[in-house]
Amino acid sequence: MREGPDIARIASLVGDPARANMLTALMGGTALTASELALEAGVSLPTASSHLAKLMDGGLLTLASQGRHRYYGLAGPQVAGMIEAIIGVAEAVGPKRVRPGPRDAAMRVARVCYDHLAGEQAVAMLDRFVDRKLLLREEGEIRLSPSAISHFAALGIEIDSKVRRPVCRACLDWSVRRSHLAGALGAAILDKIIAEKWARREKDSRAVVFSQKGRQAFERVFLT
Amino acid sequence: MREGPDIARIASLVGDPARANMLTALMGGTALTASELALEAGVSLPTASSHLAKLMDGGLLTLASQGRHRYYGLAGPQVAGMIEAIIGVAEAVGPKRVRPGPRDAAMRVARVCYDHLAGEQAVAMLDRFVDRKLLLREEGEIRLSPSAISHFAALGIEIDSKVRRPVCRACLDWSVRRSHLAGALGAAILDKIIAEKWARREKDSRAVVFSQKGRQAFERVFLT
DNA sequence: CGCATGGTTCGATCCATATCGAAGCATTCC
DNA sequence: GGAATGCTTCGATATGGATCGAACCATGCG
Repeated sequence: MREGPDIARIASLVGDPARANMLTALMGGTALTASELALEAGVSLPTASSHLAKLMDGGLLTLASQGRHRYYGLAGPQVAGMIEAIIGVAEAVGPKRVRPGPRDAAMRVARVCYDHLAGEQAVAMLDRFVDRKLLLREEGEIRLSPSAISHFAALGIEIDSKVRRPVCRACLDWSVRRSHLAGALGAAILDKIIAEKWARREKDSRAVVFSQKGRQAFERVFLT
Repeated sequence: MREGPDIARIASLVGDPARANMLTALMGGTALTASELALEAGVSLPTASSHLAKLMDGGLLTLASQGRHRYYGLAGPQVAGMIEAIIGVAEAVGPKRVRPGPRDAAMRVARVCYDHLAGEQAVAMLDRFVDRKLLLREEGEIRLSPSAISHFAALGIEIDSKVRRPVCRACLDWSVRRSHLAGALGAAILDKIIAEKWARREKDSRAVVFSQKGRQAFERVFLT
């Protein structure tokens, strides 16, 4: 018998198929309502409600009430990171898929990871930022260089360095085994990509597909 | 309903208290027998055996038979990483402990993480290696510099760069939120620390406590 | 105010699985 | 070979929890 943090409690919350589906859906980053999550998980509304109550009680979700709608979202980056880690093991351990389908290919190129961009595109972008000395890798974490604030401001991305959440965070990528950019800056960049309509979210998936022009614009702005 | 990797299956394996205790015990890095794990988990031998079969089936453990002993160990660094991530969330979400006890303090200073050293000591060591340009941080990963092989060889640590497992890996630390050194080199260094009797493993814990002399030796060799 | 919609609570059912005792294999030691 | 140790399998039990229908709140709209 050992004491310590109740890891079984947390893991068992993720360990039910219905709840796992809900959490996976929320990895898309947008908060969802109970009915949407019920549909996502393939269970009835009462069942979903009960699961959501458990997840809330376990501290894995946050709730934002807006009128008669109640939006559930992941409680934070740490929870998202844990789920990505579990996904990583499940991928590694699960049946080796012979050939990744088209959606999987799209997922590998670019996908949403909670609130920021992940996949090959995201990895390339982070590398480029470091090459251009906009970001500095330090002690396994990432920091803003002095020139970064004005640079990103010129692109319409205001970085509020006073924000409590770490501005940058190196988040391991489970398809490409390298880091991509999370944190407030990562989230802001994803926002811009969507706002500028450079890319759209694939329906019912975390995949992000760029349009022809969008890709060019993205590369011009972030990859040169 | 969504397809994809069976994350619920993996999480539910960790989600049982008995299995969670076993996995936590195995985070100590040494492979253990079924009876030892039964004791750790506080269940009978048949129950433990059943759990171990499930964990094996799920690909979370490896088994090494030696005579009539059968040693169970974590399947790999990825699994260890997942468990650390879950521990991290459980710590964050669980009851805020008012004051960390003495064992927790020791854990924060130095502990075993699967097969290498973690905690403040380990973080300091990695920083020092980078300062001395023995290791190079690149793309969120860590690589050996040319001078590293001879340097570590002089300390009695042979680095076989042909080994399939990544030589170095930046592994996030959940007490100190920074990287420490995992991988084959990290494992070799921990081996040396124990072999030289600079430190001993705390009984029934992942904590590693240095002796007076051991600490001095460690600092002389690795932190200067 | 009355109705519709989104969501939760309650109660009953039912299935999965954690548990242990006893028995069965396997390996080593004498 | 026989006894002892380490571990797994089998069988029976019991308990936790996932599930849904129906009834019950709450918010917004006309």
